[in-house]
Amino acid sequence: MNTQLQEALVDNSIIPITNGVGYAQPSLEVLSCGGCNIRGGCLAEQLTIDQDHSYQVIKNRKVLSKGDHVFRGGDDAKAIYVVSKGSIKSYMLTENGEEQVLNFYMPGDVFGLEAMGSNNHISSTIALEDTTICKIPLDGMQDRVLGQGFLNIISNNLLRNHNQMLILARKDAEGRLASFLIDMSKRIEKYDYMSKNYSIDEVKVPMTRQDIANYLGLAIETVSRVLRRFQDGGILEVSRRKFKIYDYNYLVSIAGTQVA
Amino acid sequence: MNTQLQEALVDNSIIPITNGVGYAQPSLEVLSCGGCNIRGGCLAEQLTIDQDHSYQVIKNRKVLSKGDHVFRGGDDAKAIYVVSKGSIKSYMLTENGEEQVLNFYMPGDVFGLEAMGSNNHISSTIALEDTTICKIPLDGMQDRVLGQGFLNIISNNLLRNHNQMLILARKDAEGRLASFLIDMSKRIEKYDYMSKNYSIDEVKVPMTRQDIANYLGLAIETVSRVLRRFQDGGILEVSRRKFKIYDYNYLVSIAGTQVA
DNA sequence: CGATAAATTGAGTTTTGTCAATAAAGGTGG
DNA sequence: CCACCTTTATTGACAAAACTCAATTTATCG
Repeated sequence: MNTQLQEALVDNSIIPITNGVGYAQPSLEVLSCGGCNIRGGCLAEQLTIDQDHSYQVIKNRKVLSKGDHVFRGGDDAKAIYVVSKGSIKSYMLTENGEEQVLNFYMPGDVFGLEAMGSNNHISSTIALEDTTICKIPLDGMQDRVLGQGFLNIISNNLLRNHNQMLILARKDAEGRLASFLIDMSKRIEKYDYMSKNYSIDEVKVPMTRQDIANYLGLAIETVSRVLRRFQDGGILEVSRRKFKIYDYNYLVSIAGTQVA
Repeated sequence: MNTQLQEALVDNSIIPITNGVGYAQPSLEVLSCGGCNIRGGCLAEQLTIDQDHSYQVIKNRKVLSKGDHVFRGGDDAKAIYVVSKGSIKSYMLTENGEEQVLNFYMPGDVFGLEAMGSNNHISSTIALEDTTICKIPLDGMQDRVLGQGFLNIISNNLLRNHNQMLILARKDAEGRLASFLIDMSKRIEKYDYMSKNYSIDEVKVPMTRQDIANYLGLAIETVSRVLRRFQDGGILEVSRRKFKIYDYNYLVSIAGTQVA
C-alpha cells in the first residue's frame, strides 16, 4: 500500500485525489479508506465523491475506547460516521434523564444521518468496546452529488427503523429477543466470522442485558427470563454475552420477517 | 399564473426550466408546484434542482380517492412522493398477512425514501381520504446534487422514526395516546387551520381507531379506554374522529419530549 | 482478593390484551 | 329522505404478559 495514503489515514483533513479512471467504476480499494477492509465494502465510499468527480480520501479516522462518546445530544452536528471496527450504541435521553437505546451500529454501518438537517445532535453515540470510526465532515455535503451508494445508506437506515418499529409494536418478548438474536447473528457473523473465529451459530454481543432490554422495550428481568426459557427449550445456550444458537429456524419462526 | 405551467402540472413528464435568478434564492412559487401552496413551503423543492442548476417543475401530480394505494409492497420503486393535500398511511405486512402501520403523512411530508436504495418497495402506502400527491421520479436521482433541503427531509424522516421508537419502547398507553394527539394537533393545525376552521385545540384526525391502535402498538380497546379516561378527567372531549383538547399541558406532561 | 457491576431468579402486582356483546355512525339503494 | 346494512367504536369481564421489588448469584475490574 502507498505510504503517502497510509499516512493520510491518521491525520485530520481531507485531500482531493483526481480520479483518472472515471467515477462510475472507481478503484476505491486503492484510493480511499485503504486500511479499513470492511467485508462487503464500505457503504460510505460514495460520500467521498466530490461534485467535480475527484475523490477524497477519508482521513478522519478515530480510535475510541469503551465508553467514549462520538457525540452527545446538543453537540454541533459536524459530520456523519462509519463504524470501521467495534460497535456503537446510539441513544437519546428522555425528559426524566432516562436513556432510550435507539440503535446499535456494527462495522460498515453509517450513523449520524439524522443530524444532517440541523445544527445539533439530538441523540448521543457511545462506543460499546474499543472501536474505530471514520468521520465524514458535513461541511460542503449539500453540494455533493447524491450517488446510489448514499441513497442505499439512507434506505438502509430507514428500513432498519421500520423493522424496529414493527418489532416494538407487534412482537412479544420472545419475538423481540428472537429478532434481536437473528439480527446480531447475521451482522456479527458477516463482519467478524473470519477474523474472530465465531461460527454462524456462535455470537458474542458487545452490549449489556440492560442495553438489550432497553433497545427492545423490555425490563431487564424479562430479557433474562426469556433467555432462560430459550435455553431450557434447547433453542440456544447462553453464557453472559456469548450465545450459541442451536435452533436458528425456531428463532426465525417466532421472530417473523426481517426487512432491513 | 402562467398557463403553460398550469398545464404542466397535469401531464406526466418533467421539463427543465432555466433559472435566471440563481439557485440560492429561487422564486419557487412561480417555477414549481405552483398550485400546491403548502404552508411553510414544500420540503421537496430542493429535489427538483438538477445538477446543472436548472429547475424542473414537478408535474407528476396525482389525485387519489380514499383507499387508493400509491404503491404496494413488491411494486417497483420508481419515485418518492410528497403529500400536497389529504393524508397517507404507510404500513407493512407481517408474515401472517397482518398489517403494521408505520407512519402517517400529512401535507408537506415526503414519503417513500426508504425505497431509494432498492428496486422494490417493502411497505405500502394508501390514501386515508381524498388526497393529492406529487411524484418525484427516482430516475436520475443519484446524479442530482444533495442540497440542504434534501438533507433536511432525510433527517426529519429519521428523527420521526426515533421518536416513534422511543414512544413504543418506553411509554404506556396513556403516554402513547398523548404523544399521538400532540403530534396530530401540531401537524393538522399547521396545515389546515386557516382553510378548514380548526382551532389549535380542535383536531379532526383522518384515521380510524384501528389505525391509531396499530400505529401505537396497542389494542383498539385500549385506545378507546384511554380516550374515555382522558375525557372523564376533563383533558379532552372526543367524538369519533374529532378531538377537542382542553388540557394540552397535561398531555405534554405525560407524553414527554417530542423530537421530530 | 475485594468491590462493584451485571445478570439471574422468585413472588406479587399492574397493565394491557382477548373475547364477547352492544351501540353508534356512515354509506347505499330504494 | 329514510331504512337497512356495514363499518367503526365503546364497554365489561376475565386472562395473560410483562413489570416492579427484592434477594441472590456470578462476572469483571482494579
